[in-house]
Amino acid sequence: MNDSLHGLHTAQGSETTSNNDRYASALECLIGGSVAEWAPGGVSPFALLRVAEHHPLFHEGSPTHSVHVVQAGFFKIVRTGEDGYEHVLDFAGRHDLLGCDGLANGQHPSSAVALEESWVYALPMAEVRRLTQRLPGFSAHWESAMSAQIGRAGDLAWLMAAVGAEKRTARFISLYARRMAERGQSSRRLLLRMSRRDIASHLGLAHESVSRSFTLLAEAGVLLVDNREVEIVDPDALHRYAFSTRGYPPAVPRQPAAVTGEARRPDLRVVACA
Amino acid sequence: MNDSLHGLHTAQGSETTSNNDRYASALECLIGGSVAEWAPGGVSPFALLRVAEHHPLFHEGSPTHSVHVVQAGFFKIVRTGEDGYEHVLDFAGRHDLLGCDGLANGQHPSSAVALEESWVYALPMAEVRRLTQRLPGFSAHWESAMSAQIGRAGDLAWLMAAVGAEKRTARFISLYARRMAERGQSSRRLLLRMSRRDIASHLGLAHESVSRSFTLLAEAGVLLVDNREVEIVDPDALHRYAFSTRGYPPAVPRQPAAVTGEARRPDLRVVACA
DNA sequence: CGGGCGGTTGACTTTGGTCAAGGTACGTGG
DNA sequence: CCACGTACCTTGACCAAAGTCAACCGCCCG
Repeated sequence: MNDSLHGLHTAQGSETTSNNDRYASALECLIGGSVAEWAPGGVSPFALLRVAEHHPLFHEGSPTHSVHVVQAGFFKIVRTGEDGYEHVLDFAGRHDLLGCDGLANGQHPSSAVALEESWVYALPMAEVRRLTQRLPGFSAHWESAMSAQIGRAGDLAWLMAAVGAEKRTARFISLYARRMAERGQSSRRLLLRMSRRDIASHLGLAHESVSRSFTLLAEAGVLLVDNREVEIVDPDALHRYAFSTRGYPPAVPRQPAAVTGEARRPDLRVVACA
Repeated sequence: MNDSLHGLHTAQGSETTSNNDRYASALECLIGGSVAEWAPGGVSPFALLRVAEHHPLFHEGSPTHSVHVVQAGFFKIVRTGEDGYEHVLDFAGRHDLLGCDGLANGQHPSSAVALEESWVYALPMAEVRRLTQRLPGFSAHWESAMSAQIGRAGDLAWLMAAVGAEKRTARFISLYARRMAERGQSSRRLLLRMSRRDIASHLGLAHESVSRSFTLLAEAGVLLVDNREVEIVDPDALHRYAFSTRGYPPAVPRQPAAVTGEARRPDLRVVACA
């Protein structure tokens, strides 16, 4: 069973630089152009930082000076409750934005901890604002990035909405695979960079339940699981696991004349222009 | 038990306009200035729309032209799974932003349904961008608003992270009260605008469980519950319910020399400037 | 070689989802 | 004005799912 997983790590490593790399760095990917084009003298004001494994990039409660974009490595986003229980809100890898929350009130509501040696660009908000003024296309890029962060909330909700432990786990794997694909990595052979405990916290389960779910999905022929190496052998079955939920009434008491899009609708009436 | 709740509705109604209303409209609150000051001739390009009870402001999958800000009324944000199961992601009231997700890929990943007759301002993104260029202080306001939306994700995660049904319910009430307070309404006497079913969907529980939780919290002397009218009689107890989670090891294998803030740290090293 | 951590598995217990029934409030139509 | 239907909420009984406790294994690192 494990034979087919040999060399997974190195295979992924080589894939990392293959796709989605029209721009050399995560920074350029975010900006939407090469550094040479826009930066004065080809030197950007954005520093590249190294974060050692298991170390925080920033802490809950610390003041927000900058937003960060991951160049390489992997993080977990964690929020610690008053009682010391820590909940994993999200994971972030290459090209993901860190610390966008906390822009509102000036301090981070969550911590970012490196799960492996990582490199990130620090984007001081003052610089970001300057960029917004100077680079015409940047605003849209930036909005899009922020909006994508909001979309992550939906992903989390979707994860937690699943009823069974196996379904949640299936959704997690499914989502993880999708994100890997977005980064140009294999979406069939995955290397989970986080512990079962972290996954469990993220999914709102006991870590034993996560473990059981993995073995269950493996026995069902959906996955091959060898510790943190996972191969999706039956994507359709995984999809079926992930998307099934117990039945609910069609719910929306949608009026017969309900209209899609933004066509003219009687239930939505312009009253005034402030 | 119900005597103390008489007249709750009207009491809240009068409170609505008391606080947090330095600006006449939600629009001005978002902009951070009065319409007269910045709009040409005091006429803004933002339309005020009326949405009838139980009707959608926008539908899942519909294209995103605008973002909306709630002037009055109440919405639920809903995402419908492939299988037709609908999950309530969030609720939104006065001054809240709607439809910020979907900026990334140009279509709404969720629907917004009015729980009562509501009024919202429609902000076409093109106008928002123009505003960003023109009004100097607006960028920061806008970022802040977007960031706050991201923060909501954390709130949701926090809700779902609770283990017991009563705890989740307690967190929901606690959060609801906080948001009411932010709008200048009473944070002790609440009028829930959504059905038990909606709450249950939001919390990932069966609606029976929500019902049981309410009666349990009422029996414990924490709440007074009369259908959708809720009074928090013992805020401390509610807080205790809301913030307790089963014990977890302190978790963070925080290195002895871990530092708060952004002081100089050996584990975080500047490598280069792209 | 040994200790600790991460992962897996088993046995037991509690939680909460499901099914079912009953109650109340509201709106509609006779 | 009253009868009826419906939607929403509550409560009870039952059972499956998952949390807890505990033991065991393999691996890495000292």
